[in-house]
Order: sequence, then C-alpha cells, then structure tokens
Amino acid sequence: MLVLLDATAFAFQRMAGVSIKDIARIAGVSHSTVSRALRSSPLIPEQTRKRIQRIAEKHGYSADAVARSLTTRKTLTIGVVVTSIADPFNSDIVDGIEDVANQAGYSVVLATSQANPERELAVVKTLRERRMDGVLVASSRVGALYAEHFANLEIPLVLLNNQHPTDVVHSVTIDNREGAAQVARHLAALGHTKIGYLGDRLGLHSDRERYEGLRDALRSRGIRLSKEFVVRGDGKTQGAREAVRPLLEKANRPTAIFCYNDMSALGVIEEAEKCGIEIPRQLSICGFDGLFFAPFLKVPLTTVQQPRREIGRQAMQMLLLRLRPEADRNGHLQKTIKIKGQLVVRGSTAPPPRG
Amino acid sequence: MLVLLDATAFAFQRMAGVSIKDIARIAGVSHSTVSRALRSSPLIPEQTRKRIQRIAEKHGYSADAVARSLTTRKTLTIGVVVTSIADPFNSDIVDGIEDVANQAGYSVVLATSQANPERELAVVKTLRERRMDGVLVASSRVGALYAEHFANLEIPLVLLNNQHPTDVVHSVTIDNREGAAQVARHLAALGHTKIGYLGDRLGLHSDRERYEGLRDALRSRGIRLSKEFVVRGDGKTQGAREAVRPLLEKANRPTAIFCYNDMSALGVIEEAEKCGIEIPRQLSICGFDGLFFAPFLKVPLTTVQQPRREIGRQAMQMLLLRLRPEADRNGHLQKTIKIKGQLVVRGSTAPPPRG
DNA sequence: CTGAAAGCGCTTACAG
DNA sequence: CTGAAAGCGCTTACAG
Repeated sequence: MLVLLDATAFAFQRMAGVSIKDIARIAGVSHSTVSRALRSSPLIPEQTRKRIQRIAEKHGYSADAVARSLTTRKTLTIGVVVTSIADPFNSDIVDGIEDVANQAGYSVVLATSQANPERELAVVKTLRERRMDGVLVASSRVGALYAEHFANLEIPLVLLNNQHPTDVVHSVTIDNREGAAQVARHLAALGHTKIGYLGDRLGLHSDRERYEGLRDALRSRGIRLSKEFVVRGDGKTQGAREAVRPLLEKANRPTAIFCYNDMSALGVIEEAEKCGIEIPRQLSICGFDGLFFAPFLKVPLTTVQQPRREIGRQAMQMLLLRLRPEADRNGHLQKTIKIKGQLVVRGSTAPPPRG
Repeated sequence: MLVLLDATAFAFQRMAGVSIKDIARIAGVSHSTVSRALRSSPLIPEQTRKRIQRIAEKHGYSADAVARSLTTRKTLTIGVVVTSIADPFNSDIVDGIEDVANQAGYSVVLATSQANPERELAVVKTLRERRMDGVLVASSRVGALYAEHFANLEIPLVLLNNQHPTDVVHSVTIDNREGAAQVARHLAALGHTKIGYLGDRLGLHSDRERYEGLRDALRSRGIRLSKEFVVRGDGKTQGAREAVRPLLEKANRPTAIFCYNDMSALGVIEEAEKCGIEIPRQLSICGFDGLFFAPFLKVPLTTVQQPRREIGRQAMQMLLLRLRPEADRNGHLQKTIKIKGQLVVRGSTAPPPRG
C-alpha cells in the first residue's frame, strides 16, 4: 500500500506548472542538464542524475509530453477510427490494438465514424491536426479514396476490414470468401440444397465477398444459390428480422440460411421462433463473427469465429512496422494481411427436413 | 462524391511541414495575421481572411494542435481509463463518453487498467504527462487514494462506479443497493424465501452494496439471507460456474439466486443445465447489468437494466462542467450522481417449486 | 487593422 | 561533463 501511495505522490503532487527550469534552479544546474538527467543520458554521471531525479520526484515534476512532442515531432500516439465502440465486434479489435500499442509505448486516441464517410474524413482530419504518429481505420467507408488520392500521404495509415478493395493501402482484413466457403461446405455436407443468404444492403465489400464466397463454393458442389433466396438487412438484429420475414413466409423456403453476421442471425432466430419454425429441425442457421454470446443463445449458433483481438493486434503491428521501419529487420511489412476465421458448428445447423 | 474528394484533399494534401510561416510568406503578411485569419478573428476583415484561408487550403495547411496546446495550455483531450474495453459493460459507457466529448470538441484517449491498481496509477500518470484536460476513470481500484491525497489535484477527475466509496471525489455511479432491492422485492413477491447470492470475491464495493441491498430488502420482508447461500465468483462466466456448483449440489438448495452481474448469471444457467436443474421451474435466476444478450439466452434473463450509455454521458457532462465552470450557470455541478437501473422481468424467474 | 516580440516547455547540436 | 542558444509552431498582449 505504501508503494502505491508513493507512486501516486510521484504522479500527482506537482504544484501547478513545475517545469524543467524550476528543477534546474533548485538543483543549481542548467535546464539542459536537467533534461539530460531525467532522460538518463549517458553524458550525465550517475550521481548527478540521481540527485536531479530525486529533486524532480520530490517536487512532483511531470514531463510535459506536449512540449516534448513539439520538439521531437512525435506524439507517441496513434488514432483509431471505428464505426462504433459499442459494437462488440469493434471493441474486441480495439482491445487488441490497445494492447500492442501500449506495449510499444503508444497511447491510443479513439474516434468514431458512425459509419458515415464524411464524418470519417472529418475525424481523420482531426487526428492529423493532433499529429498522431499513425492512424488505424476500421471498416473504412472511404478506403479507396485514401489510396487514390493520397498514396504519398505523410501520415502512416493502416485499414482494417476496409470496405473498398485496394492494393495501394496497407490493410488487415478478414478472409470473407474463405469463411463463407466453410459455411457452404458445411451446409452442403449436411445435405442442404435450398440455401438462402441474408446479407447487408449497405453495399459493403464484405457483404459481396461473403455472398460470392457462399455462391461459388456451393456452385462447385453443384448447388445453385437462387436469387429468390437472397435478401438483405442492415447487419443488425431488428433489420434482419424484417428482411428475413418474406423468406420465411415463402411456401417453398430455404432449409438453411447463411447470415451476414451473428447479429443478423439473432434476428433470424427470433423471427423463426415467431413464425413457429423450429431451428435446426426445420431451418438451419449460420452466422459470421463468432461473437461472445453465440454459444449461449436459445439455439447455440453455428458461426465463423473471427479472431478479432488478433486482427487488432496484427493491424497495430503492421502500423508499428511503418512507424519504425528500422525495426523491420526481416522485411515483415506486407501490404495486405488476410486472416482466416474458423467455422464452429453448434446446434443451429442440422440436416434438412426430409421430403 | 466531389464534395468528399475536396474535403479529403483539404485534410491531407499538406506537403510535409507547411506551417503558418509558409502561408504568411505566400500571402505576403505576417504569421500573426495568418493565425488570426485562420481562427476567424474579428480583427481581420473578411476579404483578407478569405484570401488567407484559400491559400492555406490550397497548400493543404493543417494547424498543428500540439503547438497550439503548448501555447494555450489546453489539449482539448480527455483521458478515459477502463479495466478492459472488450467488456461490453465498459464499451457502452465509453460510447456514451465519446459521444458527449466529441460534441463538445474533445478527443478521447483510451487507456486500460486491467483492473490492476498499479497499472491504473501508471496509466493516469501517462495521461497527466500528456496533459489531458481531464480524466475519467471507470471502476477505479484506487479511487480512495485520489481523494485522500489529492483533493487539490490540479487535473479534473471524475470517477465512474468507483470501487472505494468517498465523497471527496466527483463521481457517477450505479445505484447498486436500490437495484438489488428491486431484485429482492421481485423474488419475494414470487414467493421465494430460500434465496442465494452469487457475488464477486474481488472485494469490490459494488459487490458489497448489491449484497447488502439484497439482504436488507429481504430482511424488511421478513426473509433471511442465509450465509450458507452466499458464494462468490469473479464476475465472469467460468468463475461463476465454479463458484455456484457447491450451491447447486446442496440437498437443501436455494430456489432463487441473485447474481452479481449478467456474465455470472450466464455461468449459473450453464451450470444448472449441466446439473439437470430446470430454470425457472426449479431455480430462478436474476442478473444485473442488462447486457445486450440477456433477452436472447436459452433462458431469457431477468436482470437489472443499467443505462450504461447514459452513465458515460453523465460522467462526461460532469467533467465538462469542471472543465468549463463558466458554463455551469445553473449550478448543475454535483459531487455525486447516482443512476438507477430498472428491473426487467424475463423467463429466468418464476415462483418457487411447491413443497 | 497589422506586425514584431515574447513565450509555452521541452530537446539537442554546438562550443567549451 | 556542462551550459548557452536555437528551434519546434503556434497565440496573443503590446505598440503602432
């Protein structure tokens, strides 16, 4: 407990505005010497260094990172832009980013774009004014623009799951096609042939990739994904319910539905229950993302588990390599990393009903 | 689309290091005039202002917020400390904070304490060095220390759900007692008399308040909360499973269990299922928090819904009042705000089994 | 209305 | 090993 108290005292007992000059005056040296001592410069003999550090501590000196940044041209801070932090998909990613950033001595400024392209640009502009050393943008709605117009952008940028394909920008993304193909193989192996897709109507690239991944993998097994069985929601529970309703009301309805994400799948589970359709006996459902709650639902959800924390970590690591090119001894810096998810089979999928 | 491109160009096309001096040279005025023009000072006539702003825009000038902060002694940035951003309880709070902060022109630096007091102090120290205008700490493990030793702390601080009661520090907290009392009244009304409590063994103040709130409200209804029926986990699903097991295995077990939070309740649901105990017929379960997934579980969970986003918003608003005392015309600044949750009854609670 | 000057609190090449 | 000096890019009181 005493240790804690001391640490706190060290952190806080600074009289308003104790600067390097004040410490210099008290120690009877120049402020240059104080600066060197506090940074443990090898130029300063140990004894002097210790004496000065003791004085600084006693007077609660706290280095002004703002002033330091102005001199060094580095803020040791990165900006992270997500659509919303309340979305568990994003919060796990941010958790991974923060972990790596922190270990490398970087702070994280969090900003939200609300999935609005103009706001995303405004937010990135603010981050630039604040002189972030680098920026990560998740689910970018303007990814292509960064590339087309700012290839020589002087602020290092890494995109996560960007919604505009490009090979100009550095990015880390989920392997959507491969994940959807895993679902296709699973459903085909169970014997399904009438398969539906509940997508996202916002025109996201990830939606297109999941759709195509499903379609192509089914086709290579001789199963056709009928246009009739494709509907689009908004990636959320309520929107999914409304979008899937006509599909469930069809006389000849699919026996399995692959949902754009777990939140959508939740809506389908609810809507199917309301329509008196039993899962998985009458209808199989697959999600995508592997959110925390998937195993605990009234119907435990088969889904493609994404290593969200790892995605965040890798994106931050990519950014670090850009920030410290000298650290990239092995030429680790790739332009694009694709990360594979893993199908987890649970109770929401089963063979189709007979007949 | 053209608008977007222009906005982006404005944001980015800055040659490395275009400063106010460069713009001054190009415009043929002093850098003081440029500074005033860009800040729309009333001293500068409209025509001059527009000319200078046009030049700045053309050359992709982006004000250096670091330099500005050094002069103005304000960073327009606040620090937010949470135990983990991956916890949905926290991410909703941060979402509310970010919303209010943003609207007021503040950026948010996010830092995690990992529920470790020493790390919490280290993190707050960093935030101070970075000259945050204010700091919010959620679920503080060292709340009391801030108060005892740093009442005259020069950095405005607001705690959220601090785990050390104090009236010296500004704080916003859940009304734990009242929430637990709602649970007690609900269970008593259903006819339960053998009631258990699955708490948190980490010694959190919120655990004690929920325990006491339950106990006292039961007592006032003539029901005794038996020590035998009190166990403690760690607030997480797996820890809850292990903690509750002995309780479920008792010959004479409780007919209802109030869980410290929804994550714990999840563990009890799982463990009860494993033991072949039917919910709610043989056992009623109540959670606390009202996390997103509560209605979608295999047993829809009765829980005390907390307005998490609102808690974040109010905490940030309290901090804003401290940052801008002049804005507090109506004397709105209270030291402590308690926010009430709302019991939501779902399928996990029912009358006790007969006999 | 405009500019020269001081200053915010650091870091670091330069000279000794 | 140490200090005086310059400089990072702004804002703003002061003088005109």
